[in-house]
Amino acid sequence: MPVTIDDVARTAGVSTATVSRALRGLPHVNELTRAAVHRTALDLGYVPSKSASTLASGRTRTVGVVTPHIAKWYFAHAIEALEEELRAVGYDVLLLVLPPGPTSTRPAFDPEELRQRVDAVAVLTVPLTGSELDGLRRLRLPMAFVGASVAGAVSVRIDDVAVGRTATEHLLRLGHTRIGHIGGDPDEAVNFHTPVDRRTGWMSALRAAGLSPDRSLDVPGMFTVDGGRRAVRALLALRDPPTAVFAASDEMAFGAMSEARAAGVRIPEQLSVVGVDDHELAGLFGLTTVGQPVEDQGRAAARLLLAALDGSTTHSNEHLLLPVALVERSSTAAHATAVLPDR
Amino acid sequence: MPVTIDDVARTAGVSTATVSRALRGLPHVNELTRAAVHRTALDLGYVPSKSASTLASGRTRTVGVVTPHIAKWYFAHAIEALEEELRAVGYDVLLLVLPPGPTSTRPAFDPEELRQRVDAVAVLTVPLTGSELDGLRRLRLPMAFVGASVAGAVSVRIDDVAVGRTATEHLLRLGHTRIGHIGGDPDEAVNFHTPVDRRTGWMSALRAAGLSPDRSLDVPGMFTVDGGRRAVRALLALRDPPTAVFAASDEMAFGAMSEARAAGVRIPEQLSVVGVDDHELAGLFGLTTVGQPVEDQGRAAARLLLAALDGSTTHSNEHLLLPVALVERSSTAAHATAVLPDR
DNA sequence: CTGTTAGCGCGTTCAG
DNA sequence: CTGAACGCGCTAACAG
Repeated sequence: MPVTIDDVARTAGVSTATVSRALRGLPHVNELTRAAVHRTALDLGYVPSKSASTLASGRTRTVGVVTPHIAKWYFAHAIEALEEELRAVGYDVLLLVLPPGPTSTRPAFDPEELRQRVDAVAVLTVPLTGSELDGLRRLRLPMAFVGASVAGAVSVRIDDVAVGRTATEHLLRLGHTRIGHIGGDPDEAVNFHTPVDRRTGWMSALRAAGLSPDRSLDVPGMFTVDGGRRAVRALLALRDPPTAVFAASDEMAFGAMSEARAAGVRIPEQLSVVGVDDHELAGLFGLTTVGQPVEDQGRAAARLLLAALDGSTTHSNEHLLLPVALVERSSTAAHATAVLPDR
Repeated sequence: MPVTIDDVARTAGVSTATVSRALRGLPHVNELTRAAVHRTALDLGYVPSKSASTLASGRTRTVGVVTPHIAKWYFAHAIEALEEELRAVGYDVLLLVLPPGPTSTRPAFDPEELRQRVDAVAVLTVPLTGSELDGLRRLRLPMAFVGASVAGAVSVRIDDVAVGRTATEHLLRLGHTRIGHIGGDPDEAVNFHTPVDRRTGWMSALRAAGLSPDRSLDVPGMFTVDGGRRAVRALLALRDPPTAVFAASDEMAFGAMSEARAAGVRIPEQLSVVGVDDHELAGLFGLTTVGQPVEDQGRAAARLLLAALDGSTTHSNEHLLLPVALVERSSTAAHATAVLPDR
């Protein structure tokens, strides 16, 4: 039923090899016959069969994207950017959603599933086990990590330690000394550096300011709105509650702000809150946050993979670090009784 | 390099046909040889080549998902549910993002691209031109529309007229009589019924209450946060501004609430706001909204397609209408000077 | 219950 | 610059 390359060849009066070459823009084809082939292909409504060409060439023109979520802010935006960039050059995206959570509670991901199905893979911030990572490496395909970096593969991410430091220093500058931290799931897999790094940034900023981080001020928020609510509740219930909080994501920060207000705590007067992401709704919440360029990360990853696929890649070892920037809004203010530095 | 079906056949001492049958769970295979084949396949790490089996069988085990966005709330959640349901039974999802906006401003979508690449297609609420729709039909593939319904294909959606009516009646019950509407893009394509229907619901509720809709109270919000802000600004600038607003999406409602507050208008005392969706952040905003089950829509669409693919479908003409429900929160209140009905 | 044999539609040598 | 021919890895009859 569908139009095949033979149909085109026959009606154009050339061989299938010529049609193939002409349509794919390969050299060694007379421009006139190329034009003719193009015309008849168009007339006939010819669409090459992807499976046939994959089978024959070994190339799939598909990039696998391994992600723990589709609908969450970071992932949705990263995927959108990846998809756009890849489709622009004719690549399909094959989504592989790995249920999140401690790797022990989800079915193991078998990278072999990807063999013969993709030419390259992008791995979005996802907690992988060592053997999953090894399996991925064994595929010997171009790989790009987004939001994390792993030895032996290119990556594009932000400096998460700097993120934590930037947020915390902002709070310190405002005179806060009891600064809480709302982070990820402490039971999370080992390879999930993001929350760990942001927490490290928080601690190092405190230490640099001569403060010793109080363990009770460090609470998990699971990177969800609800986790943020619960976290701030725990923080406010402390004997000596914090006057400021650094939440490792905007969504947790939203939950924290909302719950704090519901508890009668005014923001920023009684509690300053800083998030991470610069989520599209951060402005509405008046949330001060450390913004990160998600789309840029997705696009950059796509380009790194495409470069590797083109073979035009010199060193397959790039680790792009994209800039982050504090976006000051109204959720942070000087600590009421603090002596402010002169800026 | 990769392990082929021949390798498995050879080392298991059977023919490729038997391997194929055994691995795919087809009948007419001795359970002992089936077990043996499974074992050696596992030992060898055999993964069937998807393109080869597609080429040979004509089935791709992939369903195309046509969507205008990936990252927006409705689409992200619908896609996530579709993906999960489909992957659970071994189907891949091929994303096709059609740039939104008036169909005149985007490159035409050629459904022929899908030929030979998918076994079925799900179309998420997207403004398609008539010829795009025809092209899709010409594929003669099972099709399911999500969030809209089209003759000749199954669909799963909500009753958008009822959505508009529900929201508006809630406001009317609270005694409001000047009720604004923040809708979609008036230049949107013809086939995009969602905003039209919600608006119709708004108008019909007003009419049923004996009110005649004021054209100046009907403003576009483009289904974006920013559109919602602009819309409410226009509404508040009116000589006789509304005391309540029905926004056709939560994101527009968020923008509207935020902008109204920034303009010194208290919510709900001076302005009641109702949205649509029950977005995960609606609770934080205290937004009263007409909730819709997005994931259920995605899952249902997946199941309808799978049923059609199984051939176990009786009538390919189902139009599922999923229920919506008003979620009352704190963004709506009785109109200050109104006489309330006794409920 | 199992094996044999054709293709599926294309890319890719290798000749010419 | 172009064509002939093979084979990618698998499924689907058809035999047996």
